[in-house]
Amino acid sequence: MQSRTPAARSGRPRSTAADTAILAATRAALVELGWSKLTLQDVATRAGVAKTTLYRRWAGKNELVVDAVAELFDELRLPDLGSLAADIEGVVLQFAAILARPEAKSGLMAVVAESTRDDALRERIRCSIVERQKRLVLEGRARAQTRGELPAEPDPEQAARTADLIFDVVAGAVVHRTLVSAEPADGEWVRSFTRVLLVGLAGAEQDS
Amino acid sequence: MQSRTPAARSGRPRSTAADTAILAATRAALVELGWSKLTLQDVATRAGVAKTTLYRRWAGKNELVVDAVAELFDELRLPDLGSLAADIEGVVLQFAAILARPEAKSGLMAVVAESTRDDALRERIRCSIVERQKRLVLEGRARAQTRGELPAEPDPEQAARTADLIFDVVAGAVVHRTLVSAEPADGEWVRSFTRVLLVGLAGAEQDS
Amino acid sequence: MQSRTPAARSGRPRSTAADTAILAATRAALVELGWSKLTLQDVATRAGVAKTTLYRRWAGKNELVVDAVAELFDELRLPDLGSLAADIEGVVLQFAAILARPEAKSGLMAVVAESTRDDALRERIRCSIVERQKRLVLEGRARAQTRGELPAEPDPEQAARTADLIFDVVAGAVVHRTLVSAEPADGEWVRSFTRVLLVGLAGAEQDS
Amino acid sequence: MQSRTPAARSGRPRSTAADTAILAATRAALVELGWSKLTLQDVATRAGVAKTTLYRRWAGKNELVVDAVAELFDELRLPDLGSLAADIEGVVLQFAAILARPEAKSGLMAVVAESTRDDALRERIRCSIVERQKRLVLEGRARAQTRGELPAEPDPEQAARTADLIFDVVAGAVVHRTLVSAEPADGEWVRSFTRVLLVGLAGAEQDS
DNA sequence: CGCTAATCGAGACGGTACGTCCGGTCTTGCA
DNA sequence: TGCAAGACCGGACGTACCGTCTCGATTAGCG
Repeated sequence: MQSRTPAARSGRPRSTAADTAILAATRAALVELGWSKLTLQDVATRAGVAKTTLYRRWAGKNELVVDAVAELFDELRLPDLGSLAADIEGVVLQFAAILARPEAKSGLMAVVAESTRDDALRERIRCSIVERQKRLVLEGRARAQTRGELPAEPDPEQAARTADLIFDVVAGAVVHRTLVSAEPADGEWVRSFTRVLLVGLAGAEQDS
Repeated sequence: MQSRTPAARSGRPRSTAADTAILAATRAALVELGWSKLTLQDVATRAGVAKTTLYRRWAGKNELVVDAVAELFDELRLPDLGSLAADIEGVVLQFAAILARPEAKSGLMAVVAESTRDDALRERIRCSIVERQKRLVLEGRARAQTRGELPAEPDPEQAARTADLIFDVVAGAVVHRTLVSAEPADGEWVRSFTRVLLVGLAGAEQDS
Repeated sequence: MQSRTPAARSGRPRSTAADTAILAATRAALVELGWSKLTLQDVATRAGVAKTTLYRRWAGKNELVVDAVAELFDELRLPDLGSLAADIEGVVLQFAAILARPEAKSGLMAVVAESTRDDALRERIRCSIVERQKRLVLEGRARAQTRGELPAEPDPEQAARTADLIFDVVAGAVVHRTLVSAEPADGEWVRSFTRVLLVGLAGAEQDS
Repeated sequence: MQSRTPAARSGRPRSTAADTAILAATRAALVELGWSKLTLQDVATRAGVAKTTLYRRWAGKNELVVDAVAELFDELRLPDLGSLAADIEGVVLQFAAILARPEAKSGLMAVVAESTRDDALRERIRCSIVERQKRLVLEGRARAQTRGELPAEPDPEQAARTADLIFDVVAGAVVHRTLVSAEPADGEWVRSFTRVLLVGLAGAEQDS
């Protein structure tokens, strides 16, 4: 993360166990207390670590929570369920399941809110969280093209725009359903949403 | 807002001008400082008001910001541009324009984040902000049905589910585009999005 | 202390009881913990006061301790025991008794040490502590001149120099005996010291 | 200092140059920063030494500063100026000159203050600093007796008491003049003080 | 038209978290 | 084994903000 030089220079090296413990403690604190009542001192105590160790590795609450929440999205996988619709439904359900967890709910929107005034933080969110998700969109399209469900996209720029649009629609809809409407993004909702999305994309494709 | 008793009991009544000044000051502070650095003392000073006056009317930072941001959405209107597609594009553009303003960006996501752990706050957001937007979806559908662009919906429960889905998709996509992807929801994007949405809804309708 | 204007302007006035409680708590903490382990948070807790209240009234540990210790010297009185020698012995014994108390021992030298690098602090010490003591020297000499034990001093500048010398010798000797040599400045020692001082002053007077 | 075994046991022996460098660095830091802002890390850096090396040789800040300041008093010598009065004036002037140096001012009172709650520290101060000074009093008296300026003291216990008194008066007066009154102990002041002291001692002697 | 009661500006108050700094201890690898 | 480097735990620092409180000074409307 912070030092790409594998040749650790001198002095006592940083404890790698501490990183793991700190991020886990951060998620536990998010579950119990939520973002606004989360204290760095409390995280440090839960992790069995001094507050200074925290500040040595992260610039502040925001950066720490981004990394802690980002790990939640590591388990996202593109399932191979035989058809594009089923694959999408599967991945959207996984995404919804993660968002339903309180550590994600509490932390994610808060750091997004902070990122509106902090470009470095937004970049960190993009790298740690967003890109990890967007990759699934690209993989899913490639697999669908292999299967012959989608035609090859001749214009790469147009392809990127479409991928961005899909991503904003999918992520945005699930987030809004979960956090703002506070309704569960369950199987039924995901099926309805996926059908609208796929039909819309197919139709919009041939129109243009 | 808080006292429905029009029969003001006795003593000096509350200054109505103060409310206006406070909400305006809150928005100004949001623009300059953002959510996390906004101080109630600072808002009070900008509004030329004592801090106590603030606490006499709002329970805290969250409630104050909800009301301040809610006023931004008062100007949302469903335009009559002749077709369903044009109407939707128009209203989505308006919504995107509001979200692009820094006072909305800074404040909205923050209170949504807080609302994940505060049911009263979520209810306040729903009443003050969300319902105000969802009404446009219903109005738009009614007008389209009048025009004959959409068939009358026989099942009212199914109609409500569809309206909720539309609302989550529209609001979620615009918010995600604006705040997470940090790209402008401009005319081109809105046209692409609207086409996908309308085609998808139409197609999904027939299938079911 | 800080505002001589009796016309308290506006806002809630400062609690006068707090000052008393804080200074007493400071002395108690000095007794138990000594200067270097004394914590402002601990003082605040003992006084039943918030830490912020402390910082609102004193700039830091040094200033607080100066005021707390200064009150100890309020009880110094010039006794009227009939002769210059007896009066001096009496006041030196009082001074030694105060210095023997742990709250004075711990605090006094520490703030003097700090004052070597902080002119404002030195001035505060001079006003609050030193001048209060030096006044006794002047009173004692005036009384002795009234009694006819000492001749009237014709040169006022020379008189001031002598008073300063007396003060440095008396205070310095008692402090050094108590804190550095760590021996009690008891009656015997005080008698020996006083005799040397008075004989020396009388003799030096004639010589010049 | 702490390891008296001259037969260095095994492994790398301790660098003797380091001690010198550390004590010099401590004095330099005292001059620049004063006691309270002096940092062991800063001393180590100035001395080109690791912090661990420091802690291997001294128990803490207090002990280090005592040793650093003690070296300043090594240069005190009893001059032979022909008469008791001149000798005393000379040694008092030397003492005053050392106390006027900022590294002494800053450090000395601070460790004395600490010593009020730390017996081991007081003992260290007595051995390293006080005894070194008190020896001069004894030497001076012996020389004066050789010269015939002072009678031989028959009672050794009384002699010790008198020496202690002299020492407390001299050291105390100079310290108080320099640190508390913050006035220079210059030639004129020293002459006045010495005259009072000698006359007093002579007079008190014959009285008893 | 003066009483009465709630409001207002001001600012001190008890708390709590912040981010920084330092004291001492420990764990590395090199000499 | 000593040593430089530096990470580690613990704890105090001084600051800032929150939400409450206590002042004296205004204001309405009711009597």
